[in-house]
Amino acid sequence: MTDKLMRRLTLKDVAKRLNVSTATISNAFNRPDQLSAELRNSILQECESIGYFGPNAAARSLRTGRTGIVGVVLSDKLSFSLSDTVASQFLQGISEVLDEAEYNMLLLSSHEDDLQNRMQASMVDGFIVYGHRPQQYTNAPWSMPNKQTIAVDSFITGCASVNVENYQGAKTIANHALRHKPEHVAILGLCLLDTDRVCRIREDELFDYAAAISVQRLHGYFAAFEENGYKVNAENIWNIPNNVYKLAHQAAREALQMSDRPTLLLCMSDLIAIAAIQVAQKMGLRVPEDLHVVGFDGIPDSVNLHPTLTTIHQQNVAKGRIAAELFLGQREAKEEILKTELVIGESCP
Amino acid sequence: MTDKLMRRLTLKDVAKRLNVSTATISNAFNRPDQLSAELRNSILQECESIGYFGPNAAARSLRTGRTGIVGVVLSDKLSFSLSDTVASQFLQGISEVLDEAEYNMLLLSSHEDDLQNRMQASMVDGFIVYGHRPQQYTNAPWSMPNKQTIAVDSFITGCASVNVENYQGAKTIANHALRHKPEHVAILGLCLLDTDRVCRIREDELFDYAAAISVQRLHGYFAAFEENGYKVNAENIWNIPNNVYKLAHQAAREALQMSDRPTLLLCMSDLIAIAAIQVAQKMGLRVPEDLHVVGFDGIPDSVNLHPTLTTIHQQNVAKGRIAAELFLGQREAKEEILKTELVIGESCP
DNA sequence: TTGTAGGCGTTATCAA
DNA sequence: TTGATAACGCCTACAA
Repeated sequence: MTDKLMRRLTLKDVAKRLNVSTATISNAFNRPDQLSAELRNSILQECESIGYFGPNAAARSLRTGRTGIVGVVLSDKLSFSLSDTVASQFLQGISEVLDEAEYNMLLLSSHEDDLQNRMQASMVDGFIVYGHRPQQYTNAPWSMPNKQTIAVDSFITGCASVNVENYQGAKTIANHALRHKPEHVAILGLCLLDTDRVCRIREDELFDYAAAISVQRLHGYFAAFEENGYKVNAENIWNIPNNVYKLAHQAAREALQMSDRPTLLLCMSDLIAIAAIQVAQKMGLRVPEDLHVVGFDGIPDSVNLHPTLTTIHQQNVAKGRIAAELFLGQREAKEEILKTELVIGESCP
Repeated sequence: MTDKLMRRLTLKDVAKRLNVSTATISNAFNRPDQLSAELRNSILQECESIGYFGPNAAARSLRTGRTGIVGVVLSDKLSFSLSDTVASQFLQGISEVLDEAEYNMLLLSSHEDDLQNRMQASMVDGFIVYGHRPQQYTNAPWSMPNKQTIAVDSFITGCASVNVENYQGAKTIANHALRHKPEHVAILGLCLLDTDRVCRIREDELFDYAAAISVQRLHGYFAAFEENGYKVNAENIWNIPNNVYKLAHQAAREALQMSDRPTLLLCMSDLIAIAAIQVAQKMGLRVPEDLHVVGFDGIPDSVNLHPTLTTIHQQNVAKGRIAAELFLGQREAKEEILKTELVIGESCP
């Protein structure tokens, strides 16, 4: 029965107890090849029995200069990020790779006030920054000296990055949707403005602010408009500040209550598209008969819907995996662009 | 322009550079009251300009014995936990409190093989263990020496805990549902067996294995059965190993395809209830006319459904907050039990 | 208010 | 294969 009240055992204590040097104990834990298997096993067994569970993490980290932790910086309040399927899949991808490499994941939110300090002070080997907002880019706390940083759904000068074909994807799906010759088109956009309100955007701020990926998608839509001879005014574009149902519902209601009711809704996320369909159905509109809706993301939840969703599928888990691999140096540092794929569902055949 | 290639500045370097002692620099960062505001500001400013961003985390942690990190141990693969609304809300609650206290959150999954080692080796001041499975309890890696541990949706000997009125909640909602005198009752249960398959359970394993909270809910249902003169066989009880749509759909399909089709489904989570309603509707059944469905959790997603869900609301965010407060010692250590509330929706009026 | 110095628990470089 | 020893960067008595 070990004394629980004693201060934690140190490697030195153990060495003394077992009559070997500290180096030997250390090697037993870290470098199996540096001593006989026999000795090693007996040491590990002894350690366990006397209640020494391995080297102190802080000390080891001070000595080696690495922590085995990567800070994942999410762009929203954690509540939003964590409840967002897309972000969850991304995190899953990261965690798959990190698990393998015995790395752990520290969650940070770029919504925090003193992010820069928090980042500097946090015990991590570096960061994976997930889709930060532009104004945050401007403040540029991202270039931490000596800390590996990977940008995801965004670009940071001097850092490797993973992005998705946002422009091409948006253009593809808009082209597909416009083949139905919709009478009126509206866009339910995500993070197009620096505000936390659901609102339309003004002509003069069309590509102004906006998270990088939203701007790219917007440009994609507009390219398709041009090719198809459409002209969409800013007043037919809504800004939804966060990817949550409540706000998406509001925007969808506003859009569908216009006198020139849209017959096509281009939604910048699947969640928004799902919300829009719900609103439409509640208003007695049939999808796709009365209204076409397309999304973006390809989240698995949408598989069970009726109507099923027409959307641009992106590889979220892969995005996470690649980000983690870049971080760990398992993959050559560069700017990765992931392909997207048009998935045709019932909401816009 | 600072030289990015130089090894990182240390507190000592800075002290030399500014012609003050290391203690002063340290105090400037950690103990504002130990020096004049004037001096402090000038020091901080200088530090920023020469590119010193504060004390090294590992060294500080070695010295002080604390890391400012709490390990959150999730019971499933991260992908499941992260995509689960209930877990996300819980994490949100935690992060709200931790943010305040300048603590960070390290994600661990109890699904990992060498969890015990990972936990020991990880740089955390302690753990919040979220609904671990019983067999894991048995292996009991939870009693880490000198590491504060809080149990959530479960109990760990000697640790403070946060739980929900699972028994009472389940009994309440079952009682409510049974007032409609359903002809046949089935239970779609969560984590009732130690398997990753969707399947029915056998009479002899009814309360056998099972995550603590599932057992409690099951007991609650059965108490209501007894009070209302119902008898429900094990073969009307399904095990769903993870709270995900795909598996829930499968179980719901199996249940609703029985010859004595259930007219009441008691679901151990809202997600399962939603899945069940989707399946029912796809089969042409009307809810609640042909089938009553009740859930458990009270997730916000369910607000937008048709029919709306009858469920037991539990305070997930609060659960996270309390767990974090217990962890931080902001709340007296004990076994907290959160109240639940019956929410009556259209799925079972 | 400021400076000095010892030690937190490891790991890595040697030499034995 | 093993053992001694010097960092790693910081915090905090304690002394000035």
